[in-house]
Amino acid sequence: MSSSPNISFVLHDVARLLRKRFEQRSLMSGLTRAQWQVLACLCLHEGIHQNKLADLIEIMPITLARLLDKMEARGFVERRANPADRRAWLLYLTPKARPLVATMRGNGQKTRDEAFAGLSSDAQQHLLQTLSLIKSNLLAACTQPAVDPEKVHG
Amino acid sequence: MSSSPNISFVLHDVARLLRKRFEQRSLMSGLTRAQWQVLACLCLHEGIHQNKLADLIEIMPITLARLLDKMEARGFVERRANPADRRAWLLYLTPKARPLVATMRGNGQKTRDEAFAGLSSDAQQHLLQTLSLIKSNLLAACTQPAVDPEKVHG
DNA sequence: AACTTTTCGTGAGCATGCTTATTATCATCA
DNA sequence: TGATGATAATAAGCATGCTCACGAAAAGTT
Repeated sequence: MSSSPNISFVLHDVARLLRKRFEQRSLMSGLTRAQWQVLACLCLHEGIHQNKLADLIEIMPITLARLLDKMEARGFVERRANPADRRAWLLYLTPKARPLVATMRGNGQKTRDEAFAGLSSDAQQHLLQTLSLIKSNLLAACTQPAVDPEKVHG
Repeated sequence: MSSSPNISFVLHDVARLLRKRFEQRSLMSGLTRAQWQVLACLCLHEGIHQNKLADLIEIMPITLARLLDKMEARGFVERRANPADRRAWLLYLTPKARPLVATMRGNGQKTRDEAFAGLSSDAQQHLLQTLSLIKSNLLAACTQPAVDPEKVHG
């Protein structure tokens, strides 16, 4: 919030603006930011299962399923049947998607260049380390109960 | 993405985890993170108009309108008619909401304490400054066209 | 006074994330 | 073999953000 800057809110704002700017750049590609993340990861792990991919990009499998529905409809990915396990799909990029990878990587780089203008390479490295620490803290915290004992009354 | 850490993605993850952890803590309050942000800001600016409040917390007026719909239904805020301008509402906290302010501030503090464990006060201050710079960069960038002329092809 | 523009709030609809619950299939163990 | 439990994917539904579009009211202009 502008009136009382607070790391959490600023962090949230920055994440929102990064997403917004990236999507401004990527309008023409037909891919959203989340879809691009899927594509980028899939590109390195073709033939992967949905649950494994969801785990890699740290979203819920159902969230990935919805993304893949759209990406499949638009012809960017393929769900191939797996004869060895009829529950699971094997995920592949389509030929149409491959040339997009470089374009989207460029969009990401341009967005980061804009965002991190005025930050030295060292400062960026430092920021990455700081954020990674915070992320670890939060991943650990989220697995623990968050309830004030005094407030439990059920 | 885990496989290639990148400030943007980590930032996005941290924002997501902060929200998640805060909401774990605030389940019992009946308020979500976004609603709490509205309440916190409204608390300092009672009698404000929706558009002004949306501007302060930097979301779109329509996004705020949806939040206020829920908060009004749950009895946390009041939209009072404005005799001087029949288009605009005047926003007020209800008595029910006031005691929540301290509780939620505490939840925010606890979440930040968990998130920023191991970061000195100086490091936190530094992080806030860095994030604020990035936010300014992005706010400026978002107002400018993001299209590569070479890539426009109808 | 009448017309135009701006402003305030909101409707519709999309994207992304979540939790919870369900179905189909596979794996395991009695 | 047959029940039991784990796993893969999805369905349903909520929360929060957006864009685009619209109607009502105010403000400015002629």
